[in-house]
Amino acid sequence: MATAPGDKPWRPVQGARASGEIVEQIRKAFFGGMMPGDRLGTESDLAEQFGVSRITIRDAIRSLEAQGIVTVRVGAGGGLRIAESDPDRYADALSIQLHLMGITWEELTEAMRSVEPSTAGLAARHASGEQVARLRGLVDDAHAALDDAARFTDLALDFHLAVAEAAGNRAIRAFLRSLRSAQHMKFEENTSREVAERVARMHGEILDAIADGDADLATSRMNEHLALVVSHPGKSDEHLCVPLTQ
Amino acid sequence: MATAPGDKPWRPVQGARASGEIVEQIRKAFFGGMMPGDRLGTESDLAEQFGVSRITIRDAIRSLEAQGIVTVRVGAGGGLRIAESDPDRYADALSIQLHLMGITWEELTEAMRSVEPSTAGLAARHASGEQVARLRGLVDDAHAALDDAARFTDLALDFHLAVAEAAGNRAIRAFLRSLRSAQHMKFEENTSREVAERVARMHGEILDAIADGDADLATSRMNEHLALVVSHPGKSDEHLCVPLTQ
DNA sequence: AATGTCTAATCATCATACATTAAGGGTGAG
DNA sequence: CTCACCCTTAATGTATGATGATTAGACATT
Repeated sequence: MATAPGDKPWRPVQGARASGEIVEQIRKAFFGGMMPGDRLGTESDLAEQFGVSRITIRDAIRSLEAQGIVTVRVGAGGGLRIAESDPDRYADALSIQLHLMGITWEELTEAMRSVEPSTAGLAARHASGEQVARLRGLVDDAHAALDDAARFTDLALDFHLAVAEAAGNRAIRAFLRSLRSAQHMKFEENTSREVAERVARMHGEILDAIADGDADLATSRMNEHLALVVSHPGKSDEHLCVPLTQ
Repeated sequence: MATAPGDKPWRPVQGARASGEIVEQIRKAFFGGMMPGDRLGTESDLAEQFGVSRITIRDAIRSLEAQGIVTVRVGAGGGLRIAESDPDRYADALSIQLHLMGITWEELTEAMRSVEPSTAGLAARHASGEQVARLRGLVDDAHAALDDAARFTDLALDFHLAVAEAAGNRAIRAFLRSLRSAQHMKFEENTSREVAERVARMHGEILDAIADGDADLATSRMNEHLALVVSHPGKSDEHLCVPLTQ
């Protein structure tokens, strides 16, 4: 990679931890082609192979586990395995960073307006009948929850996420999923019955376009919808993130 | 969140590890409002407060550290602190998940086509003079590297990332940054001198639109650019991800 | 065929000890 | 007075050994 602006000429030799070295080696092996389910041996095996104590290996394992690379199972036949993929873990990593950096309302809504319209277009092309049915269910439920702000907000955000799911693109879905924790609290506090009715109606129209397979219409309707939704500005310098419910 | 279809009535009782419990408690405190730099005490402090041994605390710490929530410093006055934000760590989390799920060429290019055009539009509105200068530098360098496929690819991808940076939205930037590792290998192998010339020219035109502050033009030019770029299909069922260079 | 039981493998946790690192203060030379 | 150096001290990093808890699989029982 070419040097980006602001990159330091060298990064501090911070690690020098044996466990960090082990993490790096296993990460390399992982990206070198290991796949979910592959076994990596037991704590003792690895301790012996790397020539360190079990404590050090455990440190490395906890780190790899938190990164979502390996899973650990106890008992006979247990040990380390390459993990199955878990999109929510990635979404979680983003909420942590969003909290640390203190994402603003403006950044959040810009991101939504950048991604979601074209996502609706993809959904119109790719959505399965089952996914359309799920969308319809969410819209119907939302109509029935117009007076319950918290529940309505949940359902409305679920609708947006379901659109991302219907788009059939896991990278996009993961990104939108990761914005969810930041969205929730801000949108709930702006939800009145009037707003809820309009949101529910627009969601229905977006759904119709998706069900018809009309990508352009779905895109433009989602675009209009977001233009209205984000016109209720939140406080821009406040931290918005809460932990994802697990 | 409302119950998604396919959710099991109850999820398997996993872990029940003491260290996991500690991780959860500290995560809650973190999202409850702790900010970078806040001290959390020492290993021994925490071991006493949670009523567990140092080993258990260390397991929890390694996990929190890998999640990017805390940093650890040794020596007098050391201990746990809430970490500074590090967007690259998040990008890294995504590349792990992309590798595990085996993202396809189609998903990758769809994601780019969904996000980057509007990102170029944001850049046209928000880019500082310094950021425009950086973009121009990258375009010039790319013109000088038309025959060096690897270097040209680096510079071209840096251009796209610099556009995201100029857009001034850290959420979008983090997302595009995280796609980078998947992009690199696929684009390099399709780069001929002919393709490189066209890419460099289009980058220059996108830059001009950004420099002029013409958001619509920047958006449409980026859109056209990507339409061409992704017309070189890679193998769709192959794993594309490699670890980010650190 | 389904259920209960034993056993070995393996991680989770604890206790203790020593090594290594870094911050801060004290000391002496210039 | 200032600077370089060393020493103390606080804290993590690593090692060793032991015990308890959990699991898979083989085997026995209903």
